[in-house]
Amino acid sequence: MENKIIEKKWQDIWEKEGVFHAVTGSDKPKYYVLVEFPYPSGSGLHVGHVRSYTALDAYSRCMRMKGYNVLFPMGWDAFGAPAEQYAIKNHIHPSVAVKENIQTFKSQIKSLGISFDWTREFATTDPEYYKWTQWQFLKFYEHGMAYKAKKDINWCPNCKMGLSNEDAAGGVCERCGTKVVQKEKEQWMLRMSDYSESLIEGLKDTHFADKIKLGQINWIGKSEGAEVNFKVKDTDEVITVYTTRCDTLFGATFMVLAPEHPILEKLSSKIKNMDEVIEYQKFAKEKSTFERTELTKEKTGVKLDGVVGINPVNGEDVEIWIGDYVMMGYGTGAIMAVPAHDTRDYEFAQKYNIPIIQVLEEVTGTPHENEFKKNSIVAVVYDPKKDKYLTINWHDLGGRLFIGGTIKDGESPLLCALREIKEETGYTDIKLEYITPMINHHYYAYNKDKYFNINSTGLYFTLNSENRENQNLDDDEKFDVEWVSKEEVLNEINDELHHKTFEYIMTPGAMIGDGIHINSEFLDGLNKEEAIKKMIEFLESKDLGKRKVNYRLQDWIFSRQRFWGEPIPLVHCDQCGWVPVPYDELPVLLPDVAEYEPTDDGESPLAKITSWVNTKCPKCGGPAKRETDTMPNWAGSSWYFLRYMDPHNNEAFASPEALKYWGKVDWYNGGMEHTTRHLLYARFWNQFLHNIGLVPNSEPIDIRVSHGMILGSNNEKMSKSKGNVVNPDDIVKEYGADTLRCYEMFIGDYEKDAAWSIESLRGCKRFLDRVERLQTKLNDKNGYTDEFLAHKTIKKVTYDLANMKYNTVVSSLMILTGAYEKMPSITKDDYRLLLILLNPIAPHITEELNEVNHLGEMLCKSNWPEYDEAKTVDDKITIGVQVNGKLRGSIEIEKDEEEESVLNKAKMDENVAKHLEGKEIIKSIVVPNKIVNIVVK
RNA sequence: GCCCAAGUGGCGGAAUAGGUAGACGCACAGGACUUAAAAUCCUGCGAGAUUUAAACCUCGUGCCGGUUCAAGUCCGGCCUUGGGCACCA
Repeated sequence: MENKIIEKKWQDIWEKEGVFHAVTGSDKPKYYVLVEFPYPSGSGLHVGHVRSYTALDAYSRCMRMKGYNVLFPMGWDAFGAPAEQYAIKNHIHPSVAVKENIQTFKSQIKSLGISFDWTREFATTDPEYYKWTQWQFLKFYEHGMAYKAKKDINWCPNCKMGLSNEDAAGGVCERCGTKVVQKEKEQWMLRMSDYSESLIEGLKDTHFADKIKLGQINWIGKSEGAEVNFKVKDTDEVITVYTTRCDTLFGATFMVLAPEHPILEKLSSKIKNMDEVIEYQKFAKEKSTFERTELTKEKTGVKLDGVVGINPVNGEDVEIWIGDYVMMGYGTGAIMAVPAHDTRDYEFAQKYNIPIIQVLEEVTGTPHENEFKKNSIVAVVYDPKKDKYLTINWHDLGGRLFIGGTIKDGESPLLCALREIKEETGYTDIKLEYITPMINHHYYAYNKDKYFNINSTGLYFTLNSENRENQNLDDDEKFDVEWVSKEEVLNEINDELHHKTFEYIMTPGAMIGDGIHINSEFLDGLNKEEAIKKMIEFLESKDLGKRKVNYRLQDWIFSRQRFWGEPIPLVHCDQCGWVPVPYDELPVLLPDVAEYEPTDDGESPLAKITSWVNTKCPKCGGPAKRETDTMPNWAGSSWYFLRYMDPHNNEAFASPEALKYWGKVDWYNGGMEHTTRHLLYARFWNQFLHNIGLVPNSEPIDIRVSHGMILGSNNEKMSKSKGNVVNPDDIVKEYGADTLRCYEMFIGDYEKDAAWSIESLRGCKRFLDRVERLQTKLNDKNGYTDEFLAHKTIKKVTYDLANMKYNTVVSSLMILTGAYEKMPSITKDDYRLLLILLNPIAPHITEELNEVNHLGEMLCKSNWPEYDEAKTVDDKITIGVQVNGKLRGSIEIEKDEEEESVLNKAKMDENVAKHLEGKEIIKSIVVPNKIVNIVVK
């Protein structure tokens, strides 16, 4: 069969008869299937597009046959930098290149036979479309959701463009890879952060995959904590910090402010080292956000000389520092630093010698009544020359331990440790390296028959020399002093306290975990959760702070200094300020010019076009200037799914009737790379439109799924430079669209990446050839030759198509084909069943075979086949028989055969009998229609 | 560092609710048809031991342990590889 001819033939028939047109208001149940619209790049359709389009096409075709009124639209996300770059280079209007690219894309998609409803096609760059994008922006503005603000923005010096945090992910410009710097600029912003909570809550009304929900939740970054007010000593100023660990407030020994914190200005007269502060501010500003976050190793900061904070819970002085590890954009731009219990604060305190106060102790051992309390030490001595640790082997009296001892009255842990080491081992020439946080340990002492609860401090020494004095031992102390390796320490020291102490020594730093509070007055003895609760109550009752929830999600920087985007429809008048362009004057069209370069100072290219910029104020009629910033690429794609519902409406972005009829997108497919940003923007946009009463649903999308990438045959991402790009046109030409579609469905798990393989593609070609050859085996009979096989396959294919298991749809149909091939002849119903089940995946060849063999109505207009559950299980079933869980044979049984009879058959199986011989049967398990397991002894 | 996902033959991958692991396809090998090739068809194909051969047996879903009559699937602890976030207080 000539692929090209039949593919064109059926594509024309479908188009002529309009079989894939969605009807707004139809009586049939509606179903809205959406696949992300592409950016029509110059390089044409990618085989990756083919994968997702085919998958959703198969699903849409199946749903139509099941009787749904399916909306399956396609359009073009055509604003964006590549078209603009092309325009700059060739001095032609971007819309020209865009039109050409759309033509290419469209004809490529059409050649695949995807059942899009092309009557609803549009591009985001159509003035009829972006009119409504502008209209909606004005709604944001009207409701106070859009504002202009001076922002330190991520600036790409190469593209000369402000970037959102999202666009500058990783500190480099997403588009060109140039390092992003900070630049202060007036930008239009959308108050997306106001929607943080509702964007989390709204997920409950969706059926997104868990990993997608999680991605969104993480991106929003909710954190629950408290704001605490620190007074600045001898002033009226207060510094508010945000913390999630207010339970550790008694351990706050200093504060750190972001370098750009506004209070520095107010305190400048008091700060004695203001020069140093200003210099540091400059230093911090020069670094991009990326560098600030990347250089995690070395913390920097400057102590404010002359100002001191007051810890609100104990009145103690706390030093105030500035440091660029604190970000102005999150929380209050100021933190309380608790070096004992925060890794970053710990590093900072270590570097600048700031006191560390432990307020939380890890607990080991089991508490008991009537415990005796004491303070003690565990000393670890390391000999770097031998790479060994000093231990005491108590043999039967307690195994191997480090040196331990009780701190005497008036003695410091260090003196105690030195004394104990000397007494028990005689070593004296040692150097203290590190003191661990205290551990709260419960234990029972056999020799004293007492329960103890001790505060134990770990001390870590290195041995300088073998110098050794005589040990000073009591009579009952019988042990050997032994040097052992790290491995022996880990294996042989079983005491929980000593083991934990060693762990602390191996990984020094802040104690992050839970435990009980110490040094914390009214929190002492409480664990983290209890203490946080109590501290917040305390702070709120004394008006020293309050409970506070923070989000990482920030407002959306909505301005781009580019030509090829929707103009922001506002006018600036010296008299009236910012004035919206009246709704009836929309769209504000992009002018037709030949220069598209942005200006060096970062203004949009539009700023140079004075004839366009200069206009009249809509309010007072005086001279005014248009806003020259344009919207980001994300704007048009934030609501396009609504436009498909009513794409040609000139009175509204979509009619209320259409919006109500189509409701949500039922099934939305896109790349994993869009599951946070695009999806979040679209949900935000829709929630806003819903809140102002313009769309019926708060959440726009019900199910969201994502597809894996198609990689090159070398398992790497396809790219021109790697020479592993496959052009779908070539495949369609050589093997046909059906083969390409079938192969991409068969390639593997739809959600996972998969590598291209031309051999596998040929395998699919062979499969379709086999299907075609079956027509020579047709007989005159009706009905299914093998009812069980037919019903089982219908069930499997129906289930798999609805669950994105396209690869097993194909394999089931391969099995069906194989079974037909083994039959002497097949009925018309047999053949038509195969064709209709295969139709969603290979629509052209199946329609053709259906027609030339006169099997019935056009497949895409037919009803999806039904199955009878009772007929999906064969009357005769082969099941396995296990003895002691090992497969020893298999038997054939009747469906739902009685347990006893099944068991008898099982025992009669020759090999099973052999394994039962001479053994006692303890238990027999018969799982109906599944398996038999006989347990013997 | 934190979060998420995944580890199954030579390869892509199957195994809907814990129940015969390796479906289906690719590659490979042998055979049929052919003057020949292509195409097509048939057979074999996880590893190992034994055997003339088959049957049969042992091992086997990243590693270690557990639950269970039964574990690729469930639980605990690791390892590796991808992906996301990253000084977020």
